[in-house]
Amino acid sequence: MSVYTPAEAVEETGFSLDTLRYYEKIGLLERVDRNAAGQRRFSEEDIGWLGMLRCLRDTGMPIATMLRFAELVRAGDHTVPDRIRLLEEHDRQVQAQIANLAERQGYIHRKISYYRSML
Amino acid sequence: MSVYTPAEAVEETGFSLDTLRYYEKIGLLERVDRNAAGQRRFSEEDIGWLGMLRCLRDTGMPIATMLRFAELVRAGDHTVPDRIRLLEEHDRQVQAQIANLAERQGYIHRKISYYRSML
DNA sequence: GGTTGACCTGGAGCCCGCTCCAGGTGAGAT
DNA sequence: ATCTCACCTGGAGCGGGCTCCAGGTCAACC
Repeated sequence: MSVYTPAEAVEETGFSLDTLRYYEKIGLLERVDRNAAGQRRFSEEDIGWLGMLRCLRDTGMPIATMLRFAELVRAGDHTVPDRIRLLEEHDRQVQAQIANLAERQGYIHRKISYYRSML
Repeated sequence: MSVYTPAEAVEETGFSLDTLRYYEKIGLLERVDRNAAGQRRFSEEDIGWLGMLRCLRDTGMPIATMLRFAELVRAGDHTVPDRIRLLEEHDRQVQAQIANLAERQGYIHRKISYYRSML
């Protein structure tokens, strides 16, 4: 399989069709190919790129930053160092999120224990 | 110190003054005391409760859920089991968030490695 | 006794990230 | 032939969570 209908792309990526169109509109996704009737046909590459977007999105990267990343990717191989920097910075933020969640979770656990002690 | 001016409450809780007013307006925070001039004076208890809200908020609990929790707290001690259930459910969600972030982070790491291999 | 400056209220506005809608096209099933 | 259905486009609308604004009141320092 090397080409995906809109419905298949939805299935594959977990994004809604509206979101896929939106991402294309704002330039997160490069102009997707169309068939004769003007309907989108997503390539394997599109699907792969959407997987990357999904990962960045789900780790809390704002769309504006994803857009910068998309532009770096489009600009060619000489931007690889910049992409590494961007991802490393994001990685630090993800790390911070995890640490923060774990700390807050401690608070929640203590609260639960306290409530249990009231019973 | 047993009473806080708005500025001190902002300092202490990390919420903006507008947010504190908003939380009071929607009932997340019970009607805060006022001085003769009508200015808020936050009690130690208010500050403690705001700490709890901060924790729930920062772990991604929607305001609607925090509101349910606030109502349970106000309803009295007989709701302690419900509060425990609510916090345990939230705890599971926090756990899931952490697991999810950790997994996505693996993807990001692999991507960074791949980019490094291109240099 | 005038000027800051911190605060008040009600209500409008904003940003993000979608999501929905109207009106239309073309392909395939009955 | 007609119906259904997946899709198209441009643009409006939405929900969450604040954030800002106008117009006003005190209090406190110079």
